[in-house]
Amino acid sequence: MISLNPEQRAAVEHADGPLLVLAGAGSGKTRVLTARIARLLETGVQPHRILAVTFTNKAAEVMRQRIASLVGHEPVGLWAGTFHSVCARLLRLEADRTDRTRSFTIYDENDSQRAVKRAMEEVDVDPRRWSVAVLRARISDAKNALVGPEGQVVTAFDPLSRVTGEVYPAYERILASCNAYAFDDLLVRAVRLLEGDPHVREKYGGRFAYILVDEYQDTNHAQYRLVRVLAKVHGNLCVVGDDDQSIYGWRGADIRNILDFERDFPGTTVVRLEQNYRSTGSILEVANAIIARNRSRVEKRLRTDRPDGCRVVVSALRDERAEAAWTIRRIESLRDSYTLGDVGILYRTNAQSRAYEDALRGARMPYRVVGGIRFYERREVKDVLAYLQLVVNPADDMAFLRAVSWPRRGVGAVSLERLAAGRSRVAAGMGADGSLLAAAARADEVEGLPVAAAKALKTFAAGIESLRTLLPEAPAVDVAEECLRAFKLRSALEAEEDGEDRVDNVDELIAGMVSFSGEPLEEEVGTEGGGLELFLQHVSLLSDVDQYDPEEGVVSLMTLHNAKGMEFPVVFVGGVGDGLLPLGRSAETAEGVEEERRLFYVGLTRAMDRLLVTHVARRWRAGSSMPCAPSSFLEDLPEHAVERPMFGVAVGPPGRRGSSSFRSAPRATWATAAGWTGGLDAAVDGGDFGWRYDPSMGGVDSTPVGTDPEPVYDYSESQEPFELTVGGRIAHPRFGHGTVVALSGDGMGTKARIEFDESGVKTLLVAHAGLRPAPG
DNA sequence: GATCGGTATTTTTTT
DNA sequence: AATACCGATC
Repeated sequence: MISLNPEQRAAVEHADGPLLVLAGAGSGKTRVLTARIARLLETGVQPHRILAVTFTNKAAEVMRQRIASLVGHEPVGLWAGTFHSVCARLLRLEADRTDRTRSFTIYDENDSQRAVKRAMEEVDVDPRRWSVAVLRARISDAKNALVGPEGQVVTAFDPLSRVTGEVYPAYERILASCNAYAFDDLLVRAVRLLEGDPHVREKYGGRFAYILVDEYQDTNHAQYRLVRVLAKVHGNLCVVGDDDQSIYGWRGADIRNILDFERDFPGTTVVRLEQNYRSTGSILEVANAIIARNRSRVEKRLRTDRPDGCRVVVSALRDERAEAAWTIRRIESLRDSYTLGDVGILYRTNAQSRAYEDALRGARMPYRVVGGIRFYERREVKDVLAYLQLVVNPADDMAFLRAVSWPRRGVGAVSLERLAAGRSRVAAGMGADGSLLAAAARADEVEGLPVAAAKALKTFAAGIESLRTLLPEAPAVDVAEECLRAFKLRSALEAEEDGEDRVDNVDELIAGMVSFSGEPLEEEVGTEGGGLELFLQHVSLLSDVDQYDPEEGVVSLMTLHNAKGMEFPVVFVGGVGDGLLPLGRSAETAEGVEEERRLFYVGLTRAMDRLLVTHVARRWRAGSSMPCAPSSFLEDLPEHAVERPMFGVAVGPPGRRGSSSFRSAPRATWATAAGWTGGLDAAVDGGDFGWRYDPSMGGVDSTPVGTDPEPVYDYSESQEPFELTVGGRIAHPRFGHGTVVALSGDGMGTKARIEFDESGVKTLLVAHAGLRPAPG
């Protein structure tokens, strides 16, 4: 059994009735959740009577594993996943009671936006006057608040709302006709199903005797309603969260969900976990000081038994390149005590990763960026997925348009326009559905279509149709491989720029398919389509964090948002400057600033031993360099827990008041520093803003990083516990055994050319290929 | 119908 | 700086 402190034990052993666990950062809440589920199982609760909602799929997976090791067997039948994946499963299982089939497609933001655009065309809303992105976001907000299309028009006072009210219903029609759900729809439709259909409500409400929700402070209204309706029957709802870590207000998360929990669920037992097991005293002191400045919060103070440890380092650098270079030198100096996998670099916006990446690459230090462009959003991956989606869900027009347009087959925008215009007629004549694919199959009946285009469309449709015949029998991988073959997709990719990389990515997609086993859930055994539809729905809901492997042994880079729930012995928080943290737009309202402060707090509390915060004097944004004052958040640092290293010495222009130094700046200096920005601006106009770095003081100069050949890290060693050498024998999850014939590139870009015993020669990205030493 | 090149627009964070 | 979208040309 896990060892627990009294509060944790109380949460774990709490019997029935609502339970609110207010769990501060690093207070062992995952431990509590896991232990609680394990205990429920040990007391004889059947796994399928439990629903655990986590914030990421990864967290669900980890939880499942830990439970398995605690109770000694797989918790078969336990539902564990994100709100979105749980809802998707519900909608799949109960598809008969919805207007979609179980093979529905899940549209990502991109697909949704394209659907919104089509909706706008339908109802004649000028896309030049109204931003598609804004309208999509508006509708998304409405959905997360459970406001349907009809709810918009009624409250339409301002023009934007009125336009939204026009577009929303058309958008809904398009989604329905494509047999697709947007992300938000998964929540909306699941709630509607549970609240509106007594049969479904009783089935699942009755089934889930115990419901546990992690990160409850980040639930939105739809999620709250989902939890409420499900927990109604048994009332055994356990939520875990921390109002200080609520960072998703911008996507509808309502902090009141957690603040009002006791009122919403009478008879709630409250457990507070304020003992932090993660961070040193200094780190916690700094984090506490920062978050204490928020006005709207439940008063609490995390404590730790750990010694104070090193002071928190706060450093001012010239620009983001210097910041990145400084960060790398710090990592190097910490290498005696820590491995690269111990290091996390956190920042506010994805764009900030770039400077770090350049520097890391230059230093040959292996790293991994979590977030940014997701793997499944890469163009070539999406293209291949579009084919598969179309095979599984022939009504999916977005997939059709994407697949039919790549590779080029002589069907352009005009022909597709004609096809769309002619489809209802074709459909009416045939009794077929109104999908573009169905129309394409009868393209010769569409008026005004060039003969060549019609022929190409028919061939395409026939190709998809023949893949469909494989569905009931063939495993997902076989369908995919046959698809690649039938449409010659691999060679189409090879012909493109970066073709090799793209092929590698597609190979990785296939490999992922092989290792995907679906969830061991009895309801879904015997699923048609060889699991392809499950796989597609699964990857639609995967985030980059889900792919993150903490064992990889490389430096991790991610946004503060993505860092939620993680911890690192060494944490760098970069770009802590005005306009970035708090971020410009968010800083316009008091609530916005408070959320940004919570975000900063989340970042600070990820650190176990060492915390280093940096900010820069100038930052590139939208193509030009802008002065950047230290973040106002830095004014609240308790100086005795902080160390300001002696470099990044600012030397203002002669005669200016801004000749202050950051060197061991006492608190008062920060006021000066803020005022000094004015001096900086003035100096910039003069063409020289007067920063000087003295390398002898350990300072960072602006020499391009990477010209220095030392030090070199062996990427293969740090990533995997074996060495990749030319001539070595390896095993690949999909291609089987093979011999390495060449290695090229470095860092994340390391590629291995491998001659496989059965599948021939392939070039793979080592970082993604999942290679292992061949047994024996 | 496809390709090229220009211009406009964009940067918040993500399931 | 980078991308997306649009229009003109082949």
